[in-house]
Amino acid sequence: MSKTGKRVLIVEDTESVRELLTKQLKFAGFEVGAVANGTDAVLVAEKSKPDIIVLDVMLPDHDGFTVVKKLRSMNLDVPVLFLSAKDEPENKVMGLTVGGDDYMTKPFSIDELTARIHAILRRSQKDDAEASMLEVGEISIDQDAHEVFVNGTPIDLSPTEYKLLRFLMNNANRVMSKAQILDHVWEYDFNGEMGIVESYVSYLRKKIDPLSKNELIQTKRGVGYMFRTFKNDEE
Amino acid sequence: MSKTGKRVLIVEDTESVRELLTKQLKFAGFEVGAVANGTDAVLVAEKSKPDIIVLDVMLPDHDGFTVVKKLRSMNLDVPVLFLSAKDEPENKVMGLTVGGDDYMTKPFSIDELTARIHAILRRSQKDDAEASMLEVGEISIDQDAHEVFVNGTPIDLSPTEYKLLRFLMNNANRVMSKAQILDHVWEYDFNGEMGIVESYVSYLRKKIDPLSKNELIQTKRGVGYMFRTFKNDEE
DNA sequence: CTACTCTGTCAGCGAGTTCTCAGCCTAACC
DNA sequence: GGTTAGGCTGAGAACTCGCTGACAGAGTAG
Repeated sequence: MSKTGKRVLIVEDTESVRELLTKQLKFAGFEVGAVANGTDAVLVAEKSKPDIIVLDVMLPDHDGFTVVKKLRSMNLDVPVLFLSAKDEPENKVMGLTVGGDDYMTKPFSIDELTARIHAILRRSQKDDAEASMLEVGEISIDQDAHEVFVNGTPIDLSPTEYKLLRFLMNNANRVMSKAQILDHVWEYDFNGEMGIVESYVSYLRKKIDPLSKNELIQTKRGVGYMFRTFKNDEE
Repeated sequence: MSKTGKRVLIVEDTESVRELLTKQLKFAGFEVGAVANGTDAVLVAEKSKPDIIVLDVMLPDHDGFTVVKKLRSMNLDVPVLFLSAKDEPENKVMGLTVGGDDYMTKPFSIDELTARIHAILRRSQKDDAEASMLEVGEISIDQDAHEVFVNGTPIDLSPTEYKLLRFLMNNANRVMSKAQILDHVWEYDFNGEMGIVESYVSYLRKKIDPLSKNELIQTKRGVGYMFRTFKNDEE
């Protein structure tokens, strides 16, 4: 994940979620501001002119509609990534994602959030050199099309398999513990066993290995998993 | 082990463990502060602004979650290394290793703790002069990938073999007694015989010697073992 | 409603790892 | 050269960890 230095404004009233996002996005290389309500959101956005806003649609004072309308009326056409709880009525959200906007339901995985932000920035800032292709060794991922190729052959992945593979590729040649994988790839309120990581690695390998020359996902016993690149990788 | 002068705050209620960590980390070149509960942790962290916090997730007053939340809400985004007992439910720990954070289960080895702290500092401080490569003589260790090379040829080590070799290399050209090795490389509650060090040195030599020109791990009879570098070492 | 996909749990297997021990080897000191 | 304490190593028992197939439940499409 590249250090873009782009500025993100987080608008989220739940403290724990707000802080989770702040920490993660700072670590991912963004300059991060965070506020807890719609009024502050408009004020801060006006002053700091962020490159993107991550906006909870259910806020104590205004809802997402109101905040966005205010912003637009002030001639700020910053792209917005809306967050909404799964049980909120969908019509709250309908019609919001105009232009470069996007939305996702809570709870989500942190890695997914980062990926979406990058995708939005990629689309809204054409000058920007950031590629939508993630290519590591024998595997390439078209992040716009959500398609995965092993040595040019497309393979079919479930959503979780896709996120896991993307995470490992983004951290290629670095061992990731099961705890780290769980924290980044699974939804932040996931409450299950780490064994699920093993299961999904197994699923992934079953789809990848028949098409690859090397064992791309390596197990480091007692430590974690690693996506490995090899010296003589050409495609 | 380089003397970075970085500041570590230890938060751990068990006195014996707290003192062990304090002593070892001071010796490893850190400036160390130590407190026994979450309330003090927040107070001290605010004042002393440590570079990293080592935090037991099970504390008498608050749990790790609460402490971290308090810290974040005070705009301290210091990285955290969480400690948890092996028998604690795993979901206590889930969602913690965001950003540059990490966690490890008790009991652990001191050397492993130090290595993790260095790894976290390496990643979260981008100005970062510290390399993830540990190279001594004919052997190099890629600490991110957990991979070991003897004159460029990769060798496969078990976790304990890896920790032992890293410890000896970090203390190259200095004799380490079996007692010292046990104290640093094995988990702090290890209760067995020193003979195990001999066994593991034997395992290591069997894997290393066929690929090296010199006898890298030397026995100092009656004293201990030493990882030796030689004048005409190149690479 | 049915069929299908996807997620998450689990149990059993097998391989890798840890640790101990006994017998052998060797360095060092006489 | 003999003695001895310390070190080396192969064998093996006990254990741990990761892999995988089976399956149940949720969700979704037809």
